[in-house]
Amino acid sequence: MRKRLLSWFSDNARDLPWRRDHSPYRVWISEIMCQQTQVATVLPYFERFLSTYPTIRDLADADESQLMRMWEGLGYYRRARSLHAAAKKMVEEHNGEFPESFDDVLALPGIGRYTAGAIQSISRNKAFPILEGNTQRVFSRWIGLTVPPTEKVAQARLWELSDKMLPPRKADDRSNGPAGFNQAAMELGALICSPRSPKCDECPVATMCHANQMGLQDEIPGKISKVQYESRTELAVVISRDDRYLVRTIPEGVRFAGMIDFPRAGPPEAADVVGMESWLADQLGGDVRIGMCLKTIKHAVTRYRMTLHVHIGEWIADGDRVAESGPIPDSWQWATVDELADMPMSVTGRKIVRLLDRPQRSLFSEL
DNA sequence: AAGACGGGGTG
DNA sequence: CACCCAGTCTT
Repeated sequence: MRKRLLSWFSDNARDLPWRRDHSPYRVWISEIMCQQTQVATVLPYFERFLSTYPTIRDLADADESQLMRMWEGLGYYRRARSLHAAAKKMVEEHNGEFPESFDDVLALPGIGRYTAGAIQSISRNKAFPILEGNTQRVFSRWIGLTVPPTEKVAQARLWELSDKMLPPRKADDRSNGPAGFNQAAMELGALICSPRSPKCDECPVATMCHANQMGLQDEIPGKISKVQYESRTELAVVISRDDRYLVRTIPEGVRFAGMIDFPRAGPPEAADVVGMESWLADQLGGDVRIGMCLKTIKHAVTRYRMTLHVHIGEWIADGDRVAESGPIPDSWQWATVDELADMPMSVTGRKIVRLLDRPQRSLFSEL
């Protein structure tokens, strides 16, 4: 099984940037970006990231806002913040070097058992097992494991198998060692042993595959409980003053932490325009009047199906129009479209910016 | 053990 | 729309 797989991999491996140069730093970045994200999506982000932050120290010194801006669109934004924290930790505790031991790697924020094993094996050809979406599916089919791979017993079996299958480290032979094997197993899952309609006729190990022999390719891996989608309606407000727009920095500890957003809320804080007016007044002080709806944006993300109504708004502080009003709370600021372009925002936030960018200024004429 | 994570690709 | 993606962290 191992030999055929490795042979197949040497002929069919994709030419990925972290395979050409597999330093721990590069492999680390690639692994974090690839978490819950397809490889093709990662590629442009990876190149840009590496040229902006070529070393651990560059990343540790990175401006958090710029870092988040670079991550924009990849989702699961905590990954970017964990990267930053981990780089700082390496500067503090490991002299700016990537730590050597598995336990020290595992102790870095954002790195779990899979990622630690992937870095140690792929970068350093050390014998540590991995288990992620691809290998979970490949190994489950290979041994005919019908219980859903998320269950505890299945996890134990699969990790054990992943470890048992691992070839011993052979010095200077990455392609036949743990580095080659782990990547080959994942590559097989990505290119051949796909979730739906696996290409068993092209599979190098089909003759040894339990699922293939029993015709269970479509039943394995076992189904995991399906996600409950949630419809959600939110309201965002565009408040302008001259050529600037009112935005805020999202505080620590909540979703979109460290990113910039227009005033936005949904139930329970603000279920409708009236609720939104009072929520905003609370946040800003003074009165906020919400006007016409500029556009309704539909956005599906993770388990949410969001409808976002983007309204024009006007903020009146101390009875004066906002144009003449004084200070705003700390986390808020007025920003031009050009400034917004460099700030990290959610995908929906960016869509709002694009509304402002177009020749629709006339829509604001009532202000 | 279960849910959150607020992005995107694929059939 | 449903499901999946080189998972991790929190509760």
